[in-house]
Amino acid sequence: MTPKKRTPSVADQILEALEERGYRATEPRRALAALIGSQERHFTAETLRRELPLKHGRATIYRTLKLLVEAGVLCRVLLEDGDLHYQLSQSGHHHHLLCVHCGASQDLTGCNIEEMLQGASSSYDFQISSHWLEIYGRCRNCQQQESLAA
Amino acid sequence: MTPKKRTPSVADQILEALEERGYRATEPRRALAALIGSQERHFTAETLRRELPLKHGRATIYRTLKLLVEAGVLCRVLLEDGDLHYQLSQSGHHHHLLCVHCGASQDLTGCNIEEMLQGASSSYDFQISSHWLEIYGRCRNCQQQESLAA
DNA sequence: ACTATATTGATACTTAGTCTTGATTAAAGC
DNA sequence: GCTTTAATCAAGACTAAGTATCAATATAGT
Repeated sequence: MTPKKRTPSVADQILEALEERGYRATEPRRALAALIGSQERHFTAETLRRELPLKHGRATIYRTLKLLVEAGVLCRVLLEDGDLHYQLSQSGHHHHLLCVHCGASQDLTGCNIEEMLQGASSSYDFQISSHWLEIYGRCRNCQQQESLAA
Repeated sequence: MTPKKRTPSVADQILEALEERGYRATEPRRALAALIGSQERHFTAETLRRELPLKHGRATIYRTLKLLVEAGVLCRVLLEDGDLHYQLSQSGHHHHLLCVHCGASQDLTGCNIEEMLQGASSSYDFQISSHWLEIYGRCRNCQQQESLAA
């Protein structure tokens, strides 16, 4: 039933990314990779810890998450209330359209924000090196549900 | 020596903003307002607490900061390392050009980011309600100093 | 299977912030 | 100026998120 070799699971991809960088594939990391692969939405470190079947040390989870962010596998997502979440990161630099109602996250790629910012800030002689942008609002589904309920 | 009535001090403006909203001008709030007025850069709640001449309760400081953010007197600043700071907020909606070297913060106003975002996200049927943007880089002074040092 | 070393987990600690409660205090009227 | 009383405060217990230390263990490569 499970495909033989194609489309490696997300968990496998995560472990591969770590091994490429010289990190070992340990049991806690395998467990975490599997759990991350099963997440539907962005999640917190503590959520993972609670959902982990075997109890691993808190530090292990935070350490692994940090590695995965550095490896580009995960990206951080700042919620409107200031909560820091994580989610899988496919592309390189991108931003998130975060639905404040259902929590869904949609990547926003290919926007020319960097150029625009550079133009706007050049008058201050400011040399941009990076930026952080989160966008909050309503996704299509939640808009529809609300117009129906009204 | 001190001017009679013009240019009310920042501290006074802060207290006024609170009173306009029906809050009392208490001793802890006066102390906090004075301290905020004397800050050169963005600051954290804990910094204020340490610098406060008389020791006030921690909760008082957090409560007051929250009030001031709601009143629009202060705005939150997210540093590149994830640290949350506060600083005086003159205008309404704006963004910060944060120097990662010296910590200076320059407001970036009048950028048409909202429009641009709306255009970019409309293809996802996403209805934007708010956004959070911080911009990191080097201010003019730090650029100059570095080119001299090189 | 052996061994050097990366990694872990337990625990203590830190930082940031909230909650509760009884005690104070500022503002407004007398 | 004094009194009232609702707003506010201080203290300390508590929570949550994350880090540091370090002895014990698991892993990868031989």
